[in-house]
Amino acid sequence: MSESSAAVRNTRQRSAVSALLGEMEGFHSAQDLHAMLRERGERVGLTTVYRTLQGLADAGEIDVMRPPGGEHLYRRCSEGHHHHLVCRACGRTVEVAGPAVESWADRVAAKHGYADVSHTMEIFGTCPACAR
Amino acid sequence: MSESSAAVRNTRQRSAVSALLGEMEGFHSAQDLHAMLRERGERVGLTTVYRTLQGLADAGEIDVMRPPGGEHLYRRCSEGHHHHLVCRACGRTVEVAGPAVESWADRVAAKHGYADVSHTMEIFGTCPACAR
DNA sequence: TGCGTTTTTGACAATCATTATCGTTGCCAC
DNA sequence: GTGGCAACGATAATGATTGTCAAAAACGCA
Repeated sequence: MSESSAAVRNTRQRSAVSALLGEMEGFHSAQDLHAMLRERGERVGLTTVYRTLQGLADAGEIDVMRPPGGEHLYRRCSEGHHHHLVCRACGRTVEVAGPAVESWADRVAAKHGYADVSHTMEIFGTCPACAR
Repeated sequence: MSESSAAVRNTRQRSAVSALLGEMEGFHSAQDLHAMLRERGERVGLTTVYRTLQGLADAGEIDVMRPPGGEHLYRRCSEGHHHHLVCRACGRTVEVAGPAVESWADRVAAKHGYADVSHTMEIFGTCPACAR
């Protein structure tokens, strides 16, 4: 019951998933990542990929996006809290920071007495390349 | 093949779903609504409930929320664009308007050349009643 | 009002991402 | 080296959502 044990073991699979995410650009689904790992010759179970991604997401090391009508997408993100501007057509993603939005959300929540506030935001549009 | 026909027919089922949404508070899943209709004695197929909800959502008459790890929730909302502040514990929902957020999203998207912009935002927290 | 056309309906099956299960494996501490 | 315990992974289960297609209902028009 000691709270000092990290209880996160350093396994080959976890490293593989983490490393793959480090090299990838953009968002990918769990099944995507699993397929890529197999192509590389890394033998990792699909279940483990899901578990690892959840763990990384909980730890805040990766970001999860739920596009309308699709599966969960995971991505290694830059530090800190930010949001995404995603192209509807090609999926190209831009990270955007909005301090004003953060504080607005906190303020609104506080006004209604809500505590322990978090929020999600996605902006969708058509990127310049796809608009043509 | 005339493209001029509005092609939206006024059926008993559509009215039933719409009326039910008009009386409900808060968000409900498609399956929820389907069950309520059955209890009322309205005979409406689950497929039709899904289709009707999608149609209403497309028309902007109702709002869709995708809570993390759950099913789609539908709700008749007040006019205009707004967002939701949802209690993690009890689901109590407050509608919040954030003109500043709207314009921020549009501005950010425009800066990156994205067109035809839309966005989604949900704020999660613990409401006063549940915080105690 | 009656008729034909076209949409809508609805029961059921299919899909498919995600989660649970549970015996086995391998990491880590001692 | 060894034991305990968390992680793994193949498979099955879950469950919401979507597709299918014949039958029924609604609308427009004469």
